[in-house]
Amino acid sequence: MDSTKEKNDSCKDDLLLRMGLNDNKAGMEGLDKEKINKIIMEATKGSRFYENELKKEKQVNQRIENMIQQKAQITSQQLRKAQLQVDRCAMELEQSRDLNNTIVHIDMDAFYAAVEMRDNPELKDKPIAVGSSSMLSTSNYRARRFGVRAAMPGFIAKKLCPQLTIVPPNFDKYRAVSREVKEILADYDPNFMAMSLDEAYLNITAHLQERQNWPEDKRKYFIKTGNSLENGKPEKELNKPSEHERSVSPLLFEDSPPDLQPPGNTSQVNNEEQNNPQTIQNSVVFGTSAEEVVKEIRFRIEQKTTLTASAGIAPNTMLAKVCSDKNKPNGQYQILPNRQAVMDFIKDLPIRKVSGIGKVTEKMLKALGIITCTELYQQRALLSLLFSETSWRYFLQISMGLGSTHLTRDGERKSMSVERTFSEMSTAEEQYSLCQELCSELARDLQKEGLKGRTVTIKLKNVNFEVKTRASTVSSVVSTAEEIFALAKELLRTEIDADSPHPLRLRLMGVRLSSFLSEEEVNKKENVHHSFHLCEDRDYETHQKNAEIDSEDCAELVETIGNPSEAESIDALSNEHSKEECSSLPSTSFDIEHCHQNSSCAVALESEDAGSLRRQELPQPHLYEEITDQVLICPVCNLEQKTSDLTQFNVHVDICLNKGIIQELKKDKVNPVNQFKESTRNTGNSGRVQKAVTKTKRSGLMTKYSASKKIKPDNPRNTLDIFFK
DNA sequence: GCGGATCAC
DNA sequence: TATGGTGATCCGC
Repeated sequence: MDSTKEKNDSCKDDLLLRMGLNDNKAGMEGLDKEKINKIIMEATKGSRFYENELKKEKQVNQRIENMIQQKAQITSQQLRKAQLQVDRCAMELEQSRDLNNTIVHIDMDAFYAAVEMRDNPELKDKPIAVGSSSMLSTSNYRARRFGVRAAMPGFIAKKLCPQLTIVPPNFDKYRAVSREVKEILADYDPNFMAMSLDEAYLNITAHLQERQNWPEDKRKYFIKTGNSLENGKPEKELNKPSEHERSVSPLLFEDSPPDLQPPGNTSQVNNEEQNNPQTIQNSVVFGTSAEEVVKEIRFRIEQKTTLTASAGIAPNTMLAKVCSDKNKPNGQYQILPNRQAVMDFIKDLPIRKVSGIGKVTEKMLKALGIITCTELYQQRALLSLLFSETSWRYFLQISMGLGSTHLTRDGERKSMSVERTFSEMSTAEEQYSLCQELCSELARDLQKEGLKGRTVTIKLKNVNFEVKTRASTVSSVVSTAEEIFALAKELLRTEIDADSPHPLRLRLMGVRLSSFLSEEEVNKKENVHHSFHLCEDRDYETHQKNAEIDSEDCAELVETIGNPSEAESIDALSNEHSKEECSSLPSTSFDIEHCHQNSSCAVALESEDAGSLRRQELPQPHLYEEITDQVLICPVCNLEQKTSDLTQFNVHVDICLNKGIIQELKKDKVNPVNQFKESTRNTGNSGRVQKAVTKTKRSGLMTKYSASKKIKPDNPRNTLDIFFK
């Protein structure tokens, strides 16, 4: 999209600014700035959204106030010292200044809107925007005159410009066009870095080198005539030779800067091709300079897609990005690779233009009297005392016109998420259900990339636009919808319970997975974990009928992987089944010897006899209703419990860990409580972990952790897995 | 590791 | 009637 940062500096109202107002060139059509502000204000005032914006603004003001206070306490002594330190740093930066790379930033003009206009001639002469009544992605230049901009809700845009046509986005189409553009870009830098569908950085240093020896032939491109361009200019116009070399794209940008030389224009052809008049008709040759290369790129993009792009050329990415904005749309700008040119360019550059300086940072720095890069440099010592190290170093680099000189290949992704906005949702049932849906979607996306992670985060936004995130990290990896939901559900439950009896009034919910592990790590993890299965499922009805069943019968070492002999052994793990609450059942305890971290042990609390019994006697929900009427019996421990949900009942499991094993776990940075919480997640197909784990008692060398789980009687897989590592 | 914030697109 | 979704990073706990 076009930069949303092209906001004016003389802002009276930050909120209006944030909503995308811009200087409005007084033209025949459109609205002036004042009118735009007024209309937006009328539409937004009093809304929950607006109230929240005010709240956030107050917080920022508070931050600024704190900063000013801090500033007041700085002594000249401190400042002098800081100055020395910062200047030493600046000197080092200066010495590392690298002007040897040629970085190009390419930015498609009003991309989505331009694609829609290209493909639908009816839209060509109208103000349009792509998006929906609730949010616009981009607008064309005609609509911008009315103050209609990206990130503005469509219904407000309509008030600004009633004639506005809002086109729903066609992302598949944009992706296809983007691919065409990227094919061209790859010719100049196979390692170019795409920032989005419509933006990319290229390092053309190597291409330039190579190009110096290229014959004209390799820099020659034939001009496609308008005949093949479905929605181009009228044919007669296109066929005029004088028009040939001009833009072949539809007239998207009537306010295109006049000084701009369209790619492949006559003068350029003359420069390069004076002795070859034949080529003037239908082909164009580009030179060997960076500027020519970028003209060639833009020319090829336009030829191929009928869309225009803007570009910036500079010795680093930070400058290139700013440059591409300079002659937008359909223009380019270069900062020559010498220090003076960079400094001249930087001198009066408003810091807000720099990628990374957003609305809040701008406001904070403005409070210190800093608006331009020069001022940013002048205040470097002060900034080093008021901001974090990373921040002031970043500021210093910007103020010196420095930036990345090489394009780092984007590394592996660090998180994946889904989130959705909806009309108010207040019932827990709906919320859980939506949460589950989001988890499924996320799991599907994760599977596409084969990712597994350890941290699940939920995001909630209430109807007042207040956002909350809650995260839970486990030591194993999760990836399936069920695994993610088990954790997300608990996080959601905690939030619902916290506000109970008031419902959460939500307008957005999201689920994210992070702390990804590489494939090898995942394998290691999955093989390594000690898995203690406590399978209360298959025998619970037996237990219920016969609480006297010998625990030895249902204790079974199911699985042992790895080599126990080379084990650094875990002293013991004792499992008791709710000794206190369920005194009717003898405690179950295991001593696992030689159980190495690299091995996997699974202990099943299971009766083989019960396995054969269970099918015939599966209790039906209605049975419980009859038997208990609001009171259910835990089938394992016989504990009576009240519940309103008669299709489910709780099973309690307590685990006692001795000091040795806890130390082992801590050594591996495993929090037993978290681990237990994770372990008790649902592994059955409809069971529910009812309660988070609580550390209940510390007695002697043992620490007891308890969990309980809701189990549906008809669930064939009601297992409770507890595993460490 | 968590949660709030900021930023880009 | 109505103000997005995804990913990254940083800071202060």
